[in-house]
Amino acid sequence: MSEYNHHKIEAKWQEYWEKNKSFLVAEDRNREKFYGLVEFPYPSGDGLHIGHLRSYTAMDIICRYQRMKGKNILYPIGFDAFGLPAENYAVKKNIKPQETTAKNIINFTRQLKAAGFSFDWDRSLSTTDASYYRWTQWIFVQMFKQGLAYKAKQTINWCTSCKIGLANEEVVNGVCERCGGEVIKKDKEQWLLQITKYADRLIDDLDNVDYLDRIKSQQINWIGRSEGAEVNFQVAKSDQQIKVFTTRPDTLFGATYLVLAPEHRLLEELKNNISNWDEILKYIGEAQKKSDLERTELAKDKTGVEIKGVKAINPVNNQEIPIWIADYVLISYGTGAIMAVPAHDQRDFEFAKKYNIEIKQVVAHDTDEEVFTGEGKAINSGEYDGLTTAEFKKQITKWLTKEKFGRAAINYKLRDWIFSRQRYWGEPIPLIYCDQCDWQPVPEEDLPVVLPEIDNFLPTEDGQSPLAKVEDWVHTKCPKCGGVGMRETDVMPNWAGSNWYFIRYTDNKNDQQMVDPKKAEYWLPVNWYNGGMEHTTLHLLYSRFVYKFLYDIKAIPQKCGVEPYQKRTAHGMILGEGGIKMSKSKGNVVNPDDYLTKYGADATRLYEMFMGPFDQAIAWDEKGVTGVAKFINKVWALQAKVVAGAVIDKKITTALHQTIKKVGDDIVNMRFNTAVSQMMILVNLWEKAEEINQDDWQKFILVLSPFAPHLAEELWLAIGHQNSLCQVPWPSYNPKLIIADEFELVVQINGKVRDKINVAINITQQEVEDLVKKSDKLAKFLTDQTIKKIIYIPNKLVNIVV
RNA sequence: GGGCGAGUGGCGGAACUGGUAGACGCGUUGGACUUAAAAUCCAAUGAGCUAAACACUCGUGAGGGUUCGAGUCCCUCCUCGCCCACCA
Repeated sequence: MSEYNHHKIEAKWQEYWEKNKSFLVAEDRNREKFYGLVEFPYPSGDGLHIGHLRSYTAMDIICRYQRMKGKNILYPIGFDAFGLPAENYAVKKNIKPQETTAKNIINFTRQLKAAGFSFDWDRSLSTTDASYYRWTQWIFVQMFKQGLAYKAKQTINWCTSCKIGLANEEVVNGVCERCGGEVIKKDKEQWLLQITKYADRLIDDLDNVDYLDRIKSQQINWIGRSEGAEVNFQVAKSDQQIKVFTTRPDTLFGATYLVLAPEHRLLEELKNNISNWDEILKYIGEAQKKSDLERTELAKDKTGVEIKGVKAINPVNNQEIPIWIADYVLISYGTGAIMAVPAHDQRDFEFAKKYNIEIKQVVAHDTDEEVFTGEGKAINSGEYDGLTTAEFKKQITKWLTKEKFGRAAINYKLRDWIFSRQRYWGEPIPLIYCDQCDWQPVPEEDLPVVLPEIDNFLPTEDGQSPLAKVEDWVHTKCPKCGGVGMRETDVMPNWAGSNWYFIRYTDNKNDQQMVDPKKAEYWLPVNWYNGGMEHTTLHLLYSRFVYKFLYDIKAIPQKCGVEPYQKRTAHGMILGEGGIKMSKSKGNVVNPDDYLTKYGADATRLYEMFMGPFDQAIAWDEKGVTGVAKFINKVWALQAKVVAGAVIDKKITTALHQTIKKVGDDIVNMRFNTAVSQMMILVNLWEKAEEINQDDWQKFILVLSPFAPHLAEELWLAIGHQNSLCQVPWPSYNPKLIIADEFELVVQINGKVRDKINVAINITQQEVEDLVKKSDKLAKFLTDQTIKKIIYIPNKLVNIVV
């Protein structure tokens, strides 16, 4: 037997699968479908990341397994190619993003094929193809028509380096998630999508899907639903009111001042009544200049200014209380104003202490602490004294509503989604502005609005999209009145294309509609979606929202259900050698090509599965790859021992059937590392055997095939099969054969292991006791002792208490 | 500060609903083959005590508890990782 040559054999089977379209799939109503999905890559110039390979291998194994279990498998791949990195790269190298993207997709495709994934390549797509983004634009138009897309002047996060507005989700620690640039607050007209309208459903529907708990809780926390009340405080000697949101309306009697965010609109209206307007103006200016980073850095020392000449009236006791302005109150949450209860809120307490504002206890508590944020019986609250927090909340909310001083209210941390970017490399927003008719959607038959190819795609200093300079593109007709129309020049964010790509895979060539409902009905929802934790509050949440919208307008058949993904799992990150994050600057980036070439796809796949628990972060270790490469060579060499009708050793039969069961179970539970080790155990046993029975061998090849498909195909061919094993059924195991007929009985005395005896299975307790009494080893522990108790665990151990 | 998770040999990690801790792999050591090396094969490999083996003792972040029996369950504490964070 010649040595295993992965170069030759892997290339051969990759060619075979491609030529025979082994993984081409179509709807088949007679077969149960299985839709396995992985996050499609962003085709960067660096090529595929080793982490992509891990996630894709895992889902490839699951899909290959399900295929062998008889299911009709959809396992697609595509490219998420719009976005800033391509554009930044294009700017740097002065090459059109169209060109770099096309080049990168070719490179990614080559790499993905070299890894031996069972993708149906006929369903591939790129978000940058006009035939695809036509429907991304179509979805936007539907949202616009339903009133979910709206333009508004917003205080937004502005990246000073990328020169674009960012969603909250894209600001990390006060800096831009993409480039690390400084983020400041800026007023800007932006298109927004009303994701907040779906906030409750995005929380509630999580009950009906199978997501990892940490994914669910992260989404719930991100949406950040909190229930409470809105309270209106009358401004004394004015017809103005200040609305605040609070989760503790029961502490209303302890509200000793109000605080407005510096950006609060009411300030301007009260201007004439404010005696220290200059001071206020100065504070507003300072707050505006601060970046998010500075604001949070200064979190410990709160600042503020009292608004002189204006007071608010606390509706529960008609007391006049001071109004302050402070940047610890955020304009973007709730109403942008709070009632401060320093006795029962940490932040209000710090502020009140610093500025000597009255602190009034209204919740009884035993602790010595000056601030008590827990629940308890009400005090100093007039007729409400003695009520529990929960009961007080109920009654006061009722009273507020009756007296028109407020109402029950729910607030979310989630904000509407800023959906425009002042850049070039994205889907043009398909809207036209007309002086007469305001904003009008581009008629559906005119979609797509093709992104014009231009030479100067640099972002502009004034924050306008580079498209604004393409005059013959901007100037158009109003679709409603036929008059002068101007195209929207902002483009969509990079999330737009990934919102719905999994829908398009089910019908990627349709030029009549987004998707054929019949096809969608067969394939959707996705059975299993694996991806990264970093997308939990971005892509995963966004795409659930967009899917729900499409469901509501019946673009998705009702039969598909309200959730796009039945199951969501997440892989752990692969770290560089030594356990630090891979990065170019540290020079510890692992290039998949090196491993695919040196060790082969099967070895790389096996290693990535064997290296550790799939859901945990783990450091790359080249030495580990040599271990699985040895395993492959061992398996290859074992062929020489295969004999048809060879005598089967009972121990090996047991191990084989255990392997069939364990590998199958482990695949479904994503416990790939133990699946690989179980196969190694079987192979180690065979190494010691004289001969291997061919039927057994055949079963093993099938079990191995999802992990190391090239090797398995070649072995399959070698024992005389003509066709690929991709569609061959997964072998079944015999539950009776899994149990060995002998076992090692562990004898414990007072819980300590004192002896191990080989005995036949299903031995009775009486027989065990007799055996124990006869044992010489145990004699010294048992003589002169009275046996108090004997605990026997069948087929495992016996514990004698003396 | 809040949420989630994790601490097991030299290393990555196994251990089902409490039942032999350290599977499998890496590394290391010794041996075989070789002129030599690589590759391959064989053996050993938690610590202590032993010349060695048997035996024994100790061992899953620390301390307590429940149990015949705890890596696993309960309480207290420590450390680390990730996500969020002035969210009213």
